[in-house]
Amino acid sequence: MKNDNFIIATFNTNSIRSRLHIVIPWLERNPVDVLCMQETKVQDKDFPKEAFNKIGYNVIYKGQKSYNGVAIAGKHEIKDMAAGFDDSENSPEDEARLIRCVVKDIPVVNAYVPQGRALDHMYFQIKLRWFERLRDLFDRNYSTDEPLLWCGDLNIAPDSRDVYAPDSYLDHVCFHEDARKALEKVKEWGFVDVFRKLNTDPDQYTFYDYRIPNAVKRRLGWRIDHILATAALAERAEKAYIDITPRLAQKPSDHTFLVAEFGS
DNA sequence: ATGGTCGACTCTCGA
Repeated sequence: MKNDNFIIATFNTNSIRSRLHIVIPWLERNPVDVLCMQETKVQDKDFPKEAFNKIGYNVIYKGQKSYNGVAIAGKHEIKDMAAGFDDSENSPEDEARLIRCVVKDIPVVNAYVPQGRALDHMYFQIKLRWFERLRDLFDRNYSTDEPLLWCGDLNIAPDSRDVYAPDSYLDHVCFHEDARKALEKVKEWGFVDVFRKLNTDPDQYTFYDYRIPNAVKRRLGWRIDHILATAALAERAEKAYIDITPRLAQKPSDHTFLVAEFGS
């Protein structure tokens, strides 16, 4: 299995229950090995797992009422599920933001990093701390020499190509220098930004604020969702792309899936 | 211009 092809995708659902009409048909058309989801906004007892099982996917999830929530769907057996951090600071909210497992012998870490709210807000410090704790988690549990995928809504645009108006967002919690440095320090552990390795053009975004009219058409977005891999795996990356599923008639919002494909 | 619109759930919060 180790040298098999592997396709992974990540999608911020903004409520899995209200996005089933998007996610399930997308998976049927795009039978990825693994789909990481964030902002499922549902308690575990109400997670719609049958909808995934019905189309041949296993799914693991950890959520809470109203906010946050993460899940991983996989076409194969899902092993070694764990939620939250393995540190003394771990909280129920952390568990609804971080879930990991192993699929086809490849460890997958799915994160919904706290957005941070404002530079002077306590939550921004929590966000910066989150990246330190992630690095510790990688140190303790994984090897830089082995395949590993770190995916999710990391709420950071890594550089000026990754936000539509960088100069006006220098003090934004998703683009401030301290935030970008926090992500960079985790990358230095041993990650390659798989999308950026294969696509150098600017204006390729994974998030469009639906409060901005026609944001997709006007290219007013952010690249804050990511798929990162250790070098051993990144070398096998053949293709990475952002699939924008346009809003359906009568249904709000556009939906962006970030996909990466690895060869043998 | 400092807005806008979603989604969950009590009505206001978070993004």
